[in-house]
Amino acid sequence: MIGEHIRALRESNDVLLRQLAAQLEIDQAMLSKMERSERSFKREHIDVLAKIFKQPKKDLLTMWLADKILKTAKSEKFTKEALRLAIDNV
Amino acid sequence: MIGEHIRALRESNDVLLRQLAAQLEIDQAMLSKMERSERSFKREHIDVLAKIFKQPKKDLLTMWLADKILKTAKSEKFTKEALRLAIDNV
DNA sequence: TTAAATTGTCCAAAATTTGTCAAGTCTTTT
DNA sequence: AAAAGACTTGACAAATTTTGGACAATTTAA
Repeated sequence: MIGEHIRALRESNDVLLRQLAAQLEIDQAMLSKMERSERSFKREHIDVLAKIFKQPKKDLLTMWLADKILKTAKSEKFTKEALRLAIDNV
Repeated sequence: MIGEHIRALRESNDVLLRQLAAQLEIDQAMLSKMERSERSFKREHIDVLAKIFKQPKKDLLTMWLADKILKTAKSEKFTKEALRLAIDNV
């Protein structure tokens, strides 16, 4: 989710994987995986990305967190119910 | 959340920490912490607890998962937004 | 006082996450 | 056809985090 979004931003700005990876100070193989949701972005990456692509930090952060949440929740049954219950208890 | 619930069940059934801990095969100090949400129940504990207290497994499991979710989400900003977004992407 | 529960701390084991690399595909150039 | 550029893949080691459990010392309440 955040991955696809970053990829879209990167491509529409004609930035190469290798270039963005350099800005994030990570290996390009890693970024490739991150964009395809095989690995996760770090919290700090989000700030950098928001700056680079001039996106509202809130949006990226929300997506990033939603991914994180789904990762922990999705392996279990009753995910939706649990998410709803979680919202009620924030 | 699941902790308080288990505690309520335990007390209303007049079961001692030490007794329930024995049934779960864990240290009583650990169960004490679990009921106060200082530690987490294991997934397997939920099945045992549902049996012991004759509760629908689904309810306990949902609470347990909601706790797990909140644990990963609650440290960040925009938790609610992220939870909503997560629901939309299940 | 005794029983019940809580607290604090430490440790080991397990699980997750990270990084790196070499090799692989695919597409475009020359 | 060969080369070059962009990206992907898988495997593996290293690092970090999370977790669980033990136990002693306290606190709380009957």
